[in-house]
Amino acid sequence: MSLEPIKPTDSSIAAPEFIEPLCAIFRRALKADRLKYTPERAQILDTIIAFEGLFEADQLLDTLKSEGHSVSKATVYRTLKLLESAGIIQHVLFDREQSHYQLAIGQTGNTLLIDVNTGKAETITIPELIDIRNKVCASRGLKAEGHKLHIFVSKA
Amino acid sequence: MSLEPIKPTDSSIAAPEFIEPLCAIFRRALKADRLKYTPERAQILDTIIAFEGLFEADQLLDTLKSEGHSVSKATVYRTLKLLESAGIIQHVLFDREQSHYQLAIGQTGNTLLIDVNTGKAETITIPELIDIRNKVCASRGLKAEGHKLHIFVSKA
DNA sequence: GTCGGTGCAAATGCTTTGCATTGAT
DNA sequence: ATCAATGCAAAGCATTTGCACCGAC
Repeated sequence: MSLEPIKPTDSSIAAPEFIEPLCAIFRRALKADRLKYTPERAQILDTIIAFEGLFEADQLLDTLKSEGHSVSKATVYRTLKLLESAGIIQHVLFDREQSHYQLAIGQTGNTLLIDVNTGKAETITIPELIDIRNKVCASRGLKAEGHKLHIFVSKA
Repeated sequence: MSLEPIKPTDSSIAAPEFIEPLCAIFRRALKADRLKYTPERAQILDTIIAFEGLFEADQLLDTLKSEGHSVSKATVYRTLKLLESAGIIQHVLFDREQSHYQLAIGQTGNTLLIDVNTGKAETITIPELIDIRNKVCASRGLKAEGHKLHIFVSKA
């Protein structure tokens, strides 16, 4: 089980930052902390990328196992933390049961559209929101430090 | 330790629904399920009412104990569930650590202002939000089923 | 040979549950 | 008598951690 090399981005095409391969971002973040891009971490990230929308830790573990990768629960959780602090995934808390995660890269907004039937989520930006939020806070003598909007949706 | 009677609302004053004593609402909800308004449940509700903003289960338990009430952890959790299904308190999930709760009665909005320093929260309504939410969803062929907005604030 | 990474099993911490006992109607 | 409530301790469950071993530089 060898370490997969970084696929170099084709620099003759002006590649926007947000389509930089996630593994490259991860490698950079790891290197900055003198940590290693191991096969387990690569597999975990690959599996996450293949998910659409939300996923849970044990779902991730199951998928890894069913693909024949042997990764331990401990490593999954440890890697999720690394990915989170690298800004590659984010926690999404919308029920009390369990932590959910999703890719965070390339998603500028902090509004989540969560499909109540499928559990899939999409991150969007609602520009007006910042304004509204700031006005609401200002009128109460408060300063907005951040916000999170979750909209629960179904197919119309 | 005897059962505290309902304090009757002064019916000569037109009391708006939302200031109906919470214990009366609780009693009604319990009675509807043939459950009992016990001293423990009364104490738990009273203690919750005395809190401002968010609280955690073990905080509630500590407060009860320090006031000399002997209530078990199990009863606290069981009562929190009852209060939640009676619509008197609501779960507020804003970090992964623990469940937070707060009074839900009289709070029509589903926007939470959470003070990042004190952890206290206030529920407010932002009327425009529903409109914005619906427009965003409609433009994607989705139907909004509900939403939750958390704004993290500090004193300006 | 020093560090970090991994897997396993044990530990943690919040929450729930089984059970025997108690109290209300 | 019946039916629900309580306290306690044990169980559950997601997540974390301690430790021994392994591999890269």
